[in-house]
Amino acid sequence: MTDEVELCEKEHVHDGIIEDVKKLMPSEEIIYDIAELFKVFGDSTRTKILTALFESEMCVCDIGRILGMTKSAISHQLRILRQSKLVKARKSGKEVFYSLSDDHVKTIFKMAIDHVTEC
Amino acid sequence: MTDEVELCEKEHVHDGIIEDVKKLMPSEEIIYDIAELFKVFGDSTRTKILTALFESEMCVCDIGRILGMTKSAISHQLRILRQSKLVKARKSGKEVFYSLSDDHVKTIFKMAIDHVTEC
DNA sequence: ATAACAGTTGAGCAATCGTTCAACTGTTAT
DNA sequence: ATAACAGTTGAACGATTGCTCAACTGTTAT
Repeated sequence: MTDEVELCEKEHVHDGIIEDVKKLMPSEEIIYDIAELFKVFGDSTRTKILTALFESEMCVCDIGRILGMTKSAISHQLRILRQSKLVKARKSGKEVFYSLSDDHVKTIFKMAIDHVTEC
Repeated sequence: MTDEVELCEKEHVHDGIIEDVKKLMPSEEIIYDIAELFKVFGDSTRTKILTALFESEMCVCDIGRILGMTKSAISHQLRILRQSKLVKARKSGKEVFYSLSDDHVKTIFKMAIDHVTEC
């Protein structure tokens, strides 16, 4: 009697493949980081903010007006984007201007746009 | 008295930029689709399944053994990946073999790996 | 026929998530 | 000093999410 209650029963044909695939897969840590990055992208408010910042740096107010949302809601999402190092902030008087940290993100989004428009 | 309770107050300096950015941003629909795609990528179980399928087609059982998870949990996630057209299924006897629908996904993931490993 | 196994499915639960609300800080203008 | 505004923050909420569990379908082997 094994302890794998619902897992696959004993060895069968594909045992070799399983070991091979395990070796070829990225490390647990990298996979976690990738998922974490995509999780940040996986909300339409945040994707809107990012695609807006593709064009120009902007203050919280401006972003709020473009998306038709409150400053509070935008600020909460900007905090997540800042923590993920995707955007950076620049203070100027009362206003805080946000912009993309690097252009890497643009490339990933271009690929995603290609994907969703092709299908 | 306006109806924008918490939004930005009246017109200020950046009015031109706001209109410009609005025009340049992708359509509401495309942004929604992108976020939806990233939402699917944004879970480490699903990213594990996808990176596993990068190497070889596999049955539900095999994937379960690689990830150390139940067939039920894997099957639920495979349903989401199937609905998003990211994987396809091939039935052979009792087993169902899953594989990537297209190699587009691989490219997006390569970019993401670059991003998370560079920072 | 019946047992064994691969896989799917729906309900249920705990955890996480996004927004709202209200209170707050800090800067500018009067 | 004080009012006005930009922005941040934490608690609270409703909604969504991922997994478990148990019951189910379909295929293969005895």
